[in-house]
Amino acid sequence: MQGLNPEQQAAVTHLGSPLLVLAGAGSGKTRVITQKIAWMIRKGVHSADQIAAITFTNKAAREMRERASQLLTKEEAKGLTVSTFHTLGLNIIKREAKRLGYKNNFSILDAQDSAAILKELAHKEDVEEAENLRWIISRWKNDFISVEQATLQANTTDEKLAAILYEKYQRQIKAYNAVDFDDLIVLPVRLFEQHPDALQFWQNKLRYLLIDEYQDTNACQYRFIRLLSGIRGALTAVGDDDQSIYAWRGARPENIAQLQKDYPMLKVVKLEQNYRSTARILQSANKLIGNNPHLFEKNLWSTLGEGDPIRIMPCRNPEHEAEKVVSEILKARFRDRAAFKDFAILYRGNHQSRLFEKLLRENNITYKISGGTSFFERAEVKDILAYLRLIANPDDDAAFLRIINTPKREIGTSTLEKLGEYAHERHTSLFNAAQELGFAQRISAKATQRIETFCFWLHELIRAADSADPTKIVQQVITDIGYDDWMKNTCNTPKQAEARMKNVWEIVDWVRKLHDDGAGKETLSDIIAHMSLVDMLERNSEEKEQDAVSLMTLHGAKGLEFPSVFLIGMEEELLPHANSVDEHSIQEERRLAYVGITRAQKNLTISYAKTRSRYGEASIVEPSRFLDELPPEHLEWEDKKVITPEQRQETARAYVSNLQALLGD
DNA sequence: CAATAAGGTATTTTT
DNA sequence: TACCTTATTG
Repeated sequence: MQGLNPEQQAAVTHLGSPLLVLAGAGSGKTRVITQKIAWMIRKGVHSADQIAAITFTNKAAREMRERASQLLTKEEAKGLTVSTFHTLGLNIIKREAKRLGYKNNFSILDAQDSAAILKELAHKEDVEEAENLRWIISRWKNDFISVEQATLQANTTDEKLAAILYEKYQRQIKAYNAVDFDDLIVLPVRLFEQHPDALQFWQNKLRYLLIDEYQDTNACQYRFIRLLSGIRGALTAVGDDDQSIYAWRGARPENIAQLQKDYPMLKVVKLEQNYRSTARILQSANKLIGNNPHLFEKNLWSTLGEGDPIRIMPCRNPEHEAEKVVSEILKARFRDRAAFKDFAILYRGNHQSRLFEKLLRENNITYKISGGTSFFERAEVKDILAYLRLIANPDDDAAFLRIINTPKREIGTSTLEKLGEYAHERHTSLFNAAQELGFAQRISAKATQRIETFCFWLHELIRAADSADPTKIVQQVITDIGYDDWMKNTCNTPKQAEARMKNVWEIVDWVRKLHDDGAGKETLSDIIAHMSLVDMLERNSEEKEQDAVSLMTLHGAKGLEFPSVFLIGMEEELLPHANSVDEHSIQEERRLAYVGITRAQKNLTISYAKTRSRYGEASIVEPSRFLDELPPEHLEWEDKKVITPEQRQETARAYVSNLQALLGD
């Protein structure tokens, strides 16, 4: 409890009714959550195994677990649940898989898998565009709308089509004995609603819930929380409506208001003291977000001093913008001996990073770029995981299709089409169908031979997986399929092949690590399930320590902070984005800008280009309307700044002496 | 089956 | 403009 301000203390010690903590940016929300966990355990209110802290990201979960365990002895922290919604959901489903109609070796389909399945199904229905249908279906699932309800309420042609596909999709993946990411929340809710004893079991086990980033919960997650916390409402929800930037993905910031309706006893605590930024940055952020309607008024303040004004950097074009930002970083490096890791370049869309990457490379500035394809989206990782998934769950047709001809086994599309037909007729999985005599009769002797070899091999592995160490199984898969050679043959450069194989061996390491961890991760199936939900951030911790400039989208920057932030591309059509200018969306765009501004601790530079080529055509663009919403007295326009000869000389002096010092090091 | 050409399409994406 | 996906062809 040391070092907590009065509001934080109130949040930590409040019990007896549900608590909503409105935690402004940089107000110490993680601190409140971890301290509250520790406090409850120390006071004997609940033991660690009765408390669950729920986050959205693995990263947040990791950080929270670390910080909570620092406050407690190992013994006290034993059994504490700190996990993402999805991991908690998985654990609940695992325990009750049978009742939900799944075998306990069920697979988890990632976003790409479900997209591929849906696309295939859409194709059969003679539908070309499956992408928006996927959105509709996912939104339904996030809203806990069943197939039946969706079918009834579908109005537009798109919705009616989506409802048909929704039904087919669910039937399909059920046949695969697979669930998708959305199901990891949907199924526990369904379980709780249909089986009171299951609900009671979990309510009894998890007596107190702490929810992080509460504004990002969707309707289904809200239902989940409400069921689990029960009428007791033993929960603390921590969130910030001003940082709700995922509405487009189904998040319901209005869940904050809903909490008050559902729990009249709700206690609300506001955290307004910011421990991150200087006053001018905060006042600017406050002014900007003040243009959004608010349920609860909030005014961030800090004692970190007034600080420097926010620099506004108008640029001729994007190239000019990148040059200026990079030269500013270099200048600060030499003049103030700043570390590269103190800088972040934030943008609205991923494509904006390209120019900056190029320039940073040219200037030998180390940088790290987050976003883009994650470890799990890499083809080589997906391949190996598909093999493992198939071994654990031979009904997983998605996995079967992915790897049946990777590496090439000379099993072509026509063979697979016939296999698909046959499996459909016999109502069985592809792998099962492949082994049936009836199928063998339909294809050539050569094809039969190839299929047989594959099935025989896989059977051996399935058998081995029963008893052998999972790590061994993975290694065997990789060597048996000759993945190394396949990589060498299919990659453009040997270097690329090497990099990919490195990823492959990381999977092995990781399986070993999860297996050694124990705790319900004994079987291959358990391990794979966890693997598809956990990220790989910790895999190269040395990379994390690197002194590198951070490049990321505004979405990716939430929760982070940097001494110096460059918010680039502050233009109409970009931020706010051209597709998000209606009454409602513009508010989320404003929150996005707010998130960007509040990442900065000391220095904030906002840049925009006056011309930008859009889709190949050069066009003049307008500065963002959000610039007009910032307090002019805290802004310093680069193009209007007058530098005196004395200042210039001073800068040069500092520059030279630091350069000498750097070279001397 | 692989290489090539043409075409279509460009926000954000915690799991 | 630059990318990725799809269709075609040998």
